[in-house]
Amino acid sequence: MAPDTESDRSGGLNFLEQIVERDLKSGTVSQVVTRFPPEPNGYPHIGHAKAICINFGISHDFEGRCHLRFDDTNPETEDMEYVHAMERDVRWLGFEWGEYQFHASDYFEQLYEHARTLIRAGKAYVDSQTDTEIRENRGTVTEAGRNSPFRERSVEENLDLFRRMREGEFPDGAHVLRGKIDMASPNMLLRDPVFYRIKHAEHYRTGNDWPIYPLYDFAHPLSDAIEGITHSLCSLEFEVHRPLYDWLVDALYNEPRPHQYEFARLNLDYTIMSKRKLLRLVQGDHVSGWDDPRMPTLSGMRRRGIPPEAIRRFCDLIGVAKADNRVDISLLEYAIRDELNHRAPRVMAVLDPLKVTITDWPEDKIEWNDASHWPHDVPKEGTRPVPFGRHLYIDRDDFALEPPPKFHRLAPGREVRLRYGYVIRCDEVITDESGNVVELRCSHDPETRSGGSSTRRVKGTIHWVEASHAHEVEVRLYDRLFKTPDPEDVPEGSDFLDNLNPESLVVTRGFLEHAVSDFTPGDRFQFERQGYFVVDDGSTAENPVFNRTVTLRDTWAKLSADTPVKASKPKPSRDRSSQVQAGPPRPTLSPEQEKVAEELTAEFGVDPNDSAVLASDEWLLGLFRDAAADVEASTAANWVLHEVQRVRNASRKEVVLQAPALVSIIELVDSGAISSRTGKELLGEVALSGADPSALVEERGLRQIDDSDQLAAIVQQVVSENAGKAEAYRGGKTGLMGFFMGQVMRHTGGKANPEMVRSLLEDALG
RNA sequence: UGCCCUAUAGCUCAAUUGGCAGAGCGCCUGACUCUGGAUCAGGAGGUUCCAGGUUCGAAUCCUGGUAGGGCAACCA
Repeated sequence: MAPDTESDRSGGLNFLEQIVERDLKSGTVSQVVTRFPPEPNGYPHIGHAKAICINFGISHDFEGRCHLRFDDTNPETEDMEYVHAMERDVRWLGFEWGEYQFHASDYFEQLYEHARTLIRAGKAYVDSQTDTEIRENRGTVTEAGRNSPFRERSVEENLDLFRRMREGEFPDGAHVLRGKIDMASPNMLLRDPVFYRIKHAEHYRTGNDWPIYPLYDFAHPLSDAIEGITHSLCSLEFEVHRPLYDWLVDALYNEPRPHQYEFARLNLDYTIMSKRKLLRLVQGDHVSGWDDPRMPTLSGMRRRGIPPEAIRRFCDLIGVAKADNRVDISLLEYAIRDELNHRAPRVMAVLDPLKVTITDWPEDKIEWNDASHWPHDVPKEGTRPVPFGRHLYIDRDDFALEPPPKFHRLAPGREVRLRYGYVIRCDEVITDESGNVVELRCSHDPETRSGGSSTRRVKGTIHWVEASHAHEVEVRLYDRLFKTPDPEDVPEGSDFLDNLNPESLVVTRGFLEHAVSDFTPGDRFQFERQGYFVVDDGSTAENPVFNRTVTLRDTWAKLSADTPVKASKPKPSRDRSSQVQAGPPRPTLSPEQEKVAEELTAEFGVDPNDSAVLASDEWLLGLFRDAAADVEASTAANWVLHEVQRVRNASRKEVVLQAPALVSIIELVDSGAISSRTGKELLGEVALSGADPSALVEERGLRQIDDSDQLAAIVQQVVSENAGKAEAYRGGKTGLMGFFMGQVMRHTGGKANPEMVRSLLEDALG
């Protein structure tokens, strides 16, 4: 990706980039290696584009590399056609993987060996239950599963069976290889997941070499490990797979090994992403193919005329987060227009022609005017000659027999400017028997020739083409494929196909100005006032075809009454009233714990809610009791409940904190020897290392600074370094106090006495 | 009803890891007057899901709750 797109990001790094940067800085990895792992069973779409941009983008930004790996472990759905589509579309998006193209099927032999290693370690076994038995014994989300009767087979028997599975001795479904993990795990995926199944099927790459195929949960983590992937970035639905990912890789590899991180997949308004549903659109002839310009596939978007740069920009704009989201389609359209604005030369075309005769212009006279291909804001040169003559076409929309208010285009007796031509007046309207307008007869003002010195101004300017020089062209006006923002959200019994927009394609024949004479597929133009158009792949010189990529931003449409109001977006209701609740914030306790809680309150005077939390956790309770023997009970409770809990939640490591160390920190803080901030930092460290706090304080010089002269000097320095902000503070922006506090704290490494700093700052800032 | 994840402007996301709540899109207003839709400038818009707590200071930490999403394929 072009490095300068980084500057488009409003903030700093997204959470994935932060993780990568952290690992690079800490030296955990020396070079970032990501991967984009599609299954070749469908055409890549805009949702893939997000994953592609993230994986290739991060590897590019951090000077690593990104592998293109086909996760082809299911022979029944995969095909070379899809591999080629993927390769072509990733390149089209602008990314290059060089020599790092792989297939999971390349690793079948290694994966097989890995499986044998697991068997030998007693971590996998051959299960001979039927698939229904396996399913039934897995249990439910609330009930534990049951161990397979084959779970305790000997290593030798497992090895033998597995070898014979590989030799093709058994029919499909006779056996599977499963990991031996935990049938009672609350995470269903850890209930002895299936690693290999027997499938006598021809694989598009390995042919009939293998009668057994690994499953995603086995093949994916190990493929990552084999390739030395450092950061395995995938979408949120794989979050629950991560423990299994870690279990497998830990069982077979040492650090540094790959780690999986998940981000939210893309949902786009008026679009579906499901590969199965896209396939139904194609097979049901609802669209012309995978590359139908209405499809969200990259091939469809390419044919629609959307430049890859716009898609990358869009992916940049939507960001990377962990919350499910649905992106407004107008953001994509914005990215497209923003890109096409400086790339598509302007020309004029009339899509719904209405004849105009300039009655005071000689029949044979053609006058040529220079017209710029670019508007003022695009710093490009280039003009083309535009002919003006007696016979013209304008768009039917630009004329109204009875103009509504604010209609500044042509109407009987009214004037309008023909862009790069003259101001004309509509003198006469010719209608047919049924009252349809078939021709306008107009006169022109010769003083108003384009580029001339006339200062006459009329309200409207419209596009037009001269009839005798115009090219007749076919124009396909594409609109969103679905009528509803979330087409997949359908009531029971109906189908996403019911939401198809019947007007998603309107084909017209129109006239294009003379200067465009070369119709090379992929060439893009802006038809002035109408939108961006691209020459279709199937276009020929005899029958030129244009696809509308996107309309121009349309504020007029909103003014016109008959435009349907955009469906309001369904949003999970955030009814605050339902969230108001009166109950105290306390955990539910067993009767014994309730008793303990009551005693705590009675004995130590601890807040009842706090007592409840202490009573619910034995370790916390013990720590509190021991600490409360030496320091004031309420203080001890606060430290245990807030700070110790924080450290415990944040750390995956065992907390080794003992009461004496905690007491020591509390006393240091209470006596004023260290700031409370330092105390908290110290606790975080001591809780994991078991070191002596007071020794650390002396060793590192962490004693609180409460020398007012010293602090005053620092305060003065900070204030003078930030004179502008000090001014703003005095001007009433008191929120800046936090900024100044933070600055002083930074200068002192968090050692300053905050109350003292605050009062000094208040003095200094007046 | 178990486990996991998420919640900041209408939408998508930031917030230097506890220190000024911001950006883009959308919306409104204005400018330009040969693109009425482009472009440019300005503006409005906040209970940071709720309640309580810790802290000099909380979007950020603690406790509880609410809402949304994911997970029970020999798919990926």
